[in-house]
Amino acid sequence: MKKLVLIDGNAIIHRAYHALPPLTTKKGELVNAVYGFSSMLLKVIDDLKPDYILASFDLAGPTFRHEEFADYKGTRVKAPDDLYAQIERVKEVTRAFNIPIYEIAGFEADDVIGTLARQADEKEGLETVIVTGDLDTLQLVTEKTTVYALRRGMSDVVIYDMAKVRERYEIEPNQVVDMKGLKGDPSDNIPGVKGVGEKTAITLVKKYGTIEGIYEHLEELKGALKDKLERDKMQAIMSKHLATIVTTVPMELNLAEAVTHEFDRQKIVALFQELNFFSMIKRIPGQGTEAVGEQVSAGVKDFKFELITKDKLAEFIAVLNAAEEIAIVLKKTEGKYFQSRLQGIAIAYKTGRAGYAEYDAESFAQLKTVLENETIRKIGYDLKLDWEILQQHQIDLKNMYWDVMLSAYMLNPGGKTDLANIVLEELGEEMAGATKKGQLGLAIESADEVMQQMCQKADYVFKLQNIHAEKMREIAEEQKKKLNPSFQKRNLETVFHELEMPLVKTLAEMEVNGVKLNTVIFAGISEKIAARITNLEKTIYELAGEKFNINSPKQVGEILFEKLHIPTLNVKKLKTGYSTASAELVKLKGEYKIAEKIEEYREIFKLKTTYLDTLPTMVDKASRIHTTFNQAVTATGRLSSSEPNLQNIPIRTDLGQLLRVAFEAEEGYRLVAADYSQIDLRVVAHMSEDKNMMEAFIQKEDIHRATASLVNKMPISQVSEKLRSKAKALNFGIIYGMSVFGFSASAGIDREEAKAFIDEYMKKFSGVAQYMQKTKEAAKKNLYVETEIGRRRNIAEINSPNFQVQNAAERMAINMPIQGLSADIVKLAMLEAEKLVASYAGDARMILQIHDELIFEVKEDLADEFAQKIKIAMENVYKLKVPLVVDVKVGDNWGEV
DNA sequence: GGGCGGTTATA
DNA sequence: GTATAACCGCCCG
Repeated sequence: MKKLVLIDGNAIIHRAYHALPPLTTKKGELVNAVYGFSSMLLKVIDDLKPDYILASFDLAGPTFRHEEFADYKGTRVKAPDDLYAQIERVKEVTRAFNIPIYEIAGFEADDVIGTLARQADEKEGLETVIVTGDLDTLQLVTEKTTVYALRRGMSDVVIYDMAKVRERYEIEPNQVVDMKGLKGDPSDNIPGVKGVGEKTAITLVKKYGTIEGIYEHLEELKGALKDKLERDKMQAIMSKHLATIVTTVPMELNLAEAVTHEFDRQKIVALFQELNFFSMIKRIPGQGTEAVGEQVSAGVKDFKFELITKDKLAEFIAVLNAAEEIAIVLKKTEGKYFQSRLQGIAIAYKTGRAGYAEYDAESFAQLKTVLENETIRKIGYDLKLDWEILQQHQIDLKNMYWDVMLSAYMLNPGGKTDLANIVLEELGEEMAGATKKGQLGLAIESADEVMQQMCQKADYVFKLQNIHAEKMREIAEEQKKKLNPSFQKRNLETVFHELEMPLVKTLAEMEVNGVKLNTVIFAGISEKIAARITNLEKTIYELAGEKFNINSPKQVGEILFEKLHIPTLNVKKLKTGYSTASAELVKLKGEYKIAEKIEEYREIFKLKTTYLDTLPTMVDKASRIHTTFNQAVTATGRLSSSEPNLQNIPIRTDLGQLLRVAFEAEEGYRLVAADYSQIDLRVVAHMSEDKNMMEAFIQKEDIHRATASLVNKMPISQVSEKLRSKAKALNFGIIYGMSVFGFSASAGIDREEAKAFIDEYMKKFSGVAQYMQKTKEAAKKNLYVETEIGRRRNIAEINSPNFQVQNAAERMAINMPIQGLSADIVKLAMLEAEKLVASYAGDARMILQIHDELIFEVKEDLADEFAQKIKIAMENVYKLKVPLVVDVKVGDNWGEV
């Protein structure tokens, strides 16, 4: 049977416009909908191989439905102009493919399609496929007519035939209009019966067949449902009428002109070039497909997304060995390196060329020569994880040249970095088989599908590297021009190549090293705490006069402020009621015993659930915990740690100190902790070149004390603890972008006093004030800020008309170059530390980074010597205008260091 | 089960 | 006022 494809142009355009990011050509023309449409068209031609193809579009102006129902589509906002502009482009593409366009005034594209589908079905006996993004067309499904529906943006396709409609809605296709007549359609402003949703509608239609059938048997129904149906009878009938696609539009299907033509390839290539759809050109069917873009050298086999079976392996490896760079993507099960199971590997060696090999010890033993080949550059996504997994299979992945997760991060730190998103943003393509979080692997994939998807991924990674490289190059060139070359030696590119990429292996080793936890100590503390929690619960219930859930802020608030009528004068108000956070409870502490009990309960409950009960479940056979250091998460350049987070192990309270004792050095080893003293403020002094602040550091004064002395105009010796603590809050305020509000809150003083302090601070540290001002101005002009070594953060909202949003952006702009340079320095230090550690050949290892602190595990007789060496190395890793000072400590556990 | 608000641990 | 991760309760589908 011959096949006809009917394209519902408008539905596709709308879906593409909303689903795809705003892709523009180099000239600035928005073409995302054109891209989506073109991509869909190529896919349909490839997938369905139609004998005939035609498209329909809406014409501007009212249709018969508007005449019959004034409010039809009344809730629609007019589509934006930049969508309208794309319709003509889409038609250009359609014409370039020699596809006839059917449209007629007074009817919608749906109606045209309905009419043509009926004609194709009844008169011509064709198999018809309707391509759309709009499920209204399901009513047209018959034995010979199916609907090819785009879902989830543009990525998914569902083909609806009779069986699929029945499966999805439990009704016949021709009953879809009855269902819609009942439930209505807000997007078209079709009212339906108020109070009847899809569920009820389906039940009714199943029972009575049609809307008319329901009203014939209305007496059989009762209660609210009957009332609703009675009340909205006219609406229901009209809604069905509106939802019904007309199949008798006065037009004739002309099959002769709809034959899938031999189109003019050059014309389409030219158009795609004009539209900048470069990656799509090779998807155009017809002769010459293979020749576009790349030259295939004679004699050597090419692998175009192929399964590399054992008999092909040697040849594949030969091809890889001839490549300068390859992109690798492992297929593996979910989880950390030691939980994950290796299933296969896809390797791309040039655009469009990749092979996939299933896991098998023998095959990987052969691939090992490629993966460990120092001269072949490896490109990948999240290479840290790949390195770890391969290492478990005795493969040492060498020359990790480019991680596209990290390049995406460098180009937009804090943005989305999962592969599917990068592919969408950079290539405008929806990645197939992107496993969403929590999604069950219900789709059973064939071996061929797995191979295709994996090769596709490797191909994407390969292409992304080129795109990112170009973008990074552009930024780096700009940085080189703008910055003072005598001082600035780095830029985005060098930070990527010389800092972030080398750090991948360093972090991987740290994760694999892990840190030893004494679970017996934890169990002991946990037990004691459990008893204390029970006691506190009892006391709190007594004080409250009833039992309630202390872990529910809502219930705590009700008890405190409603039942016990504690005055709420000073208490912060939240969306949901009064805050019961510790900062608020402290205010009530003296007067209300229950407040301090709840505070204590919260503290130890948190410690128990987050650390004491959780961490022991995560140890390996050697009683070591392996965190993940996330390298592409923070907006400032810091690392983060997760599963578990070992960067927030308690320290401030006594109980916190106790917890740290359980983090031990292995038998025969000691822990060495090296932390940068006041690194953020030293960076501020350096960046601002503020005279007073630099002087304080050069004179090795206590910086907070020195600050208090200057602001309060008194000698250092006269500074009280209280004044020092206020000065400390002030200094933190500088790092955080300072607001009167924030400072007053953290220092616990009123706004007026806070403002006076800040004013005096800005006078005394005028260099700092100037620096803050300059940073803000630069951010407003550039829409980004940078650290001194060229790490960049985009600050899009810095010119927001919303005052609060703008202020928040300003604070981020001030903070990032400070927090960011500190992070840069620590990362540089980690690379140095890695070298030092390597020279100890197993007698020393780096195990943790906590932002300004590095922790090592060193053979006991070497620990002191190591401590001295690491101190010197860290202090000299980056030259500031004030000294960098590192404090080192040696101990048997983390509580001691 | 997912998402969000509130809270709290760290630098 | 910066930057994070993780827990609990609670509401929603």
